[in-house]
Amino acid sequence: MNSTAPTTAPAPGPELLMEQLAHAAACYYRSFAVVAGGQGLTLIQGKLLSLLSRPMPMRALAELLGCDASNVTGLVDRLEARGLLRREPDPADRRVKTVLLTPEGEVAVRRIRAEITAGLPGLEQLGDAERRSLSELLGRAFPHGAGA
Amino acid sequence: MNSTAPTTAPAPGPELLMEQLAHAAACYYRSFAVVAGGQGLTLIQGKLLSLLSRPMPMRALAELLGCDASNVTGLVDRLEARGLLRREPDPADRRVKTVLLTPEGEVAVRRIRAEITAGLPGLEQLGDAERRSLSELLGRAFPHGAGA
DNA sequence: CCGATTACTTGACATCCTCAATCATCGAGG
DNA sequence: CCTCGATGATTGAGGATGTCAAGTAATCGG
Repeated sequence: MNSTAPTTAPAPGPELLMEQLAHAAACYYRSFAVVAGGQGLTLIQGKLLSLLSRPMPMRALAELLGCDASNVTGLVDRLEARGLLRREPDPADRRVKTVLLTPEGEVAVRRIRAEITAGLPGLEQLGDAERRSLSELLGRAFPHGAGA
Repeated sequence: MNSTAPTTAPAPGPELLMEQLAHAAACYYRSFAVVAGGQGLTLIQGKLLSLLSRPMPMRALAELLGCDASNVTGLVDRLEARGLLRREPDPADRRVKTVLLTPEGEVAVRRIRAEITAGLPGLEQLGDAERRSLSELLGRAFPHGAGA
């Protein structure tokens, strides 16, 4: 708040930042789990569905989820049994099965997105400049394709 | 980068922010899982251990982890079998069992913290002013005691 | 055509997680 | 003191998640 002194704040170390980041991540995933649970889905099922904004092969899902490919088989099995997504053979490579959302699945994803945004009111309280700043800092600290 | 126009950036909507936040959270938890896995621990086991900076009853752990109390029984069972923590009866209330880290457990927690910080290099690349800014924005968007 | 690699599946097995039920203990009211 | 309701922890059943090893099918490079 003091704009005259050169040291406006004690300068947070990486440890404190990590703790805040952990808190933010926990809030996000907790909200996600609650919202997904409201539709009879687990957190990981909701996450898988929300990755399918465009169709992709099982292998890509496994990498994005950071888990074994055999695990994705079971996840997709259960979601396919509920009619939220389906497998489609890839004509270019018959080993590959492309996974895509059904209309029901799209509805579920839209509902999840909407409810999560509503469940994290802190993000909406930020002003335009603050959102720009946060977006830019997050993009810098977690560049796409890094650590993932 | 253009400081003359009033609209310096397109102003990121809450949806984009959410996506970036999801990415940041995923990076954090992926790093956490990798680091914990390096010590033969699962993500949730590492999380439980890192909550024990001071001893607390099983019930408190269940609430912090956001899971059923019966689940904590199993988690603590396995970690106790490895000698990373132990149960201690509470003399004031004999229903309560206080959980605390063993020296080995403290070593494990310190190692996890150190490796996670090292595994998220993006945070260290930020300058002092940027860290202050990020810390303040995160603190505003995810106030303590909210959503958790 | 052959061998190596890749995509997906299967089966075995450990862990995570919730629910319902149980036991022991605490606290308040008779 | 003694019962009654509430609370902390555990147990057992059952489903979901996750890894690993093995197997099948298809692609790719020689």
